Amino acid sequence: MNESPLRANQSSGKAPQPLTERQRQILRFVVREYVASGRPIGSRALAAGTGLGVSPATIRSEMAALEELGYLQHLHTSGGRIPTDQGYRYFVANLMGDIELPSSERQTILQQFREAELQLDRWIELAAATLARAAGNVSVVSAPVAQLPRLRHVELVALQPHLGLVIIVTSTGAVRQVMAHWTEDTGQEILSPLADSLSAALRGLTAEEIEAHAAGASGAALIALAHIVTAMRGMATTGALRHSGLENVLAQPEFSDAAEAQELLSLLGGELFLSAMLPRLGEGPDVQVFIGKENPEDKLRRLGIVVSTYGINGEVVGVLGVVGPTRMAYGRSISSVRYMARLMSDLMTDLNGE
Amino acid sequence: MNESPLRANQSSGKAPQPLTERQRQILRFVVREYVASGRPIGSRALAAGTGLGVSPATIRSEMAALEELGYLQHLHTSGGRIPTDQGYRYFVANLMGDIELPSSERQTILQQFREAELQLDRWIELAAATLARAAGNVSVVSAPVAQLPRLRHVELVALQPHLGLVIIVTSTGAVRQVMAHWTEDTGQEILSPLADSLSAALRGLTAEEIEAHAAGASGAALIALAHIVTAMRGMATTGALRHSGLENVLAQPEFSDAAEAQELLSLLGGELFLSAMLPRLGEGPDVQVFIGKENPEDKLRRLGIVVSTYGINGEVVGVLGVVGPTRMAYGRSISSVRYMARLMSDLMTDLNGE
DNA sequence: CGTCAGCACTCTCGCAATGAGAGTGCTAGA
DNA sequence: TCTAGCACTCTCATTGCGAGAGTGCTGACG
Repeated sequence: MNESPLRANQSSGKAPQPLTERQRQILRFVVREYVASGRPIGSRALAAGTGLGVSPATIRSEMAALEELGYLQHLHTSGGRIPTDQGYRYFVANLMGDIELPSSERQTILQQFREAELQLDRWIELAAATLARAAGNVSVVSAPVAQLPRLRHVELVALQPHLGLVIIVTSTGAVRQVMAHWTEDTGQEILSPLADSLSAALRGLTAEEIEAHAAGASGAALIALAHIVTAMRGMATTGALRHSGLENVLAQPEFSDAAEAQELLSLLGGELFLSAMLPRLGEGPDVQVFIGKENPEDKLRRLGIVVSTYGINGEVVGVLGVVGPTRMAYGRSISSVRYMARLMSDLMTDLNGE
Repeated sequence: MNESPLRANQSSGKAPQPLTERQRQILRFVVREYVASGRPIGSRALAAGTGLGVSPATIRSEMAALEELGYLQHLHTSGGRIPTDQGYRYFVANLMGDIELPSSERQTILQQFREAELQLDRWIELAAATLARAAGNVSVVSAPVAQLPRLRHVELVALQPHLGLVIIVTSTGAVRQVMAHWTEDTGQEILSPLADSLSAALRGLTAEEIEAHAAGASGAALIALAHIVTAMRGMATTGALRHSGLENVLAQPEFSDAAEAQELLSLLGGELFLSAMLPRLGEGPDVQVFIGKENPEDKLRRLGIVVSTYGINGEVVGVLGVVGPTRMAYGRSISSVRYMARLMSDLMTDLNGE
């Protein structure tokens, strides 16, 4: 009904003639039914299912028209029709309606986050698991990446005479610990005051600014500073991806072939996703959807991807989304991703004090 | 050649007559070849491959004998033979020889660990990835679980007026951070001395002993203590499992069926592994191998599992292993698991000061 | 002009039959 | 004890066939 802003790019250049209401109903039914069953839809099922009160023959001529316009396709001469990527796109943009995650589901999710211990790492994991369940697909959630993380606190802990732990806390509330080898025997009685003075001196500084400080330092302080700088640099670039819900998607016939499944797996492990998703960040205001061939990467051509971003006070710090076969429940996925993106943004913003 | 201590349990009660050298050669070849190719081995391939200088007919009678003894089996009348679970067991115990991971491989692994930042969590991840690659199977690595973790250090960091971070470091060098809501406005100038006094008072204590301290506390100290206790309890029970290398195994014909793959996936996500592996901890001195029906759980009946433990100064703190189809390269897996278990033990022991 | 019933056509899918190929068990001879 | 030969069995890939499903087209009807 309403033109939602979910469109990625207009694939066909010519402005097509608008579909009739009956064609829209047919297209909607085909998409819904095909997503649910995975089998092509024939004219008889349509006549029975849509309740249009017309015969299969009429439906057939309408379907032929929809095929001509590029919304449906024909795998075999006989065997019903399935949506094209363009058909899915039209469905998402015009036919799906604005779905909200049911409030019972929202309650369950909120409850889970409340019960989780308040640990940032756990949140990412929990978000991935929850999103996968809600959307019924594979979910991908990136850990928050601050473009310019600032140091909030440093702590130094002695483990052994020559071995210590450098713990840093940044402005986003992220904690990172690194082990450090001291060249000299360095106990807690030395480390504690050192940590205090470092915390006081470096509070609010970025990795670059801290590096400048390192020039005048020596001994354990120098070693600690070096670790702090590399750790903070790592936090700015390592957008570690967590994924979850593979089992949802392995059950789909699209991945019954082991080779397909394996490709998806290697895709999830690699950097391709990040590089495919990151450039689009911040463009659209809301959830973005990429269907099949709309994806820039060849390897993603058979997948549907629904992504959004989350941030702190409007600044983007991470991405989350779901991945599935092109034939996926876009409505469910979009509403799940949208809700989870908002929830993560709220949580991160709450956490971020300054 | 040598009776190695890898045996789990003697499945058949009767002491069988010892195999002749020729039978052993045949069995060894069948296992090796079947593991490599996945297809049953016929008498012709054996005559050509073993270099015994006897005709296929002779091989056939030997194979019939091996089948009678329970080491080989016959899926179809025609179509070669494959090892039984007992056949694999004999191979692992007597035919495999003592394989060491090639030193080039060991070097590569060591190099990777050196390059990794010194973070415990990364180690687990790295160990899983490395083990999967070296063994060519799915690897499973548990995070170290200290039966009785003792507190080494507490740190408190202010995030917002009413929100802070409780960071604890335990005797194993593990770091855990939890967010805490203060009932009153509590800044860093209050938290720092509190952390110092808590660290001094609680150093070396277990969760139970710390709980006793909580009785007399109030305000932020009480809240912090509660979080410390639950976090330490969590560390004693949460043996979070990391797995890696699914792609190695999905390529195997055993898992080309999506249902099989899905079952493995749910197995890896669940607690079944842990409960199946944990009771055996510390029994054997070295690597343990469970082949097919030797596994207690029905769901594991089609899998081969190679596990070992790692520890600190001999005390077991974690398990690691690989999982694959029954038809897996046991030699490679065993040597990989053994090496990784030693490496992890060394790393953890180095880390553990006291 | 839109709708619809009928009909021939096409394609998939499942099933049975067939034949080649591979491997075995058995027997008799060296 | 080993070996060669032979009949037998089973799998696997291919082929042919019929049922079923779905389409496109045509001509009739309001």
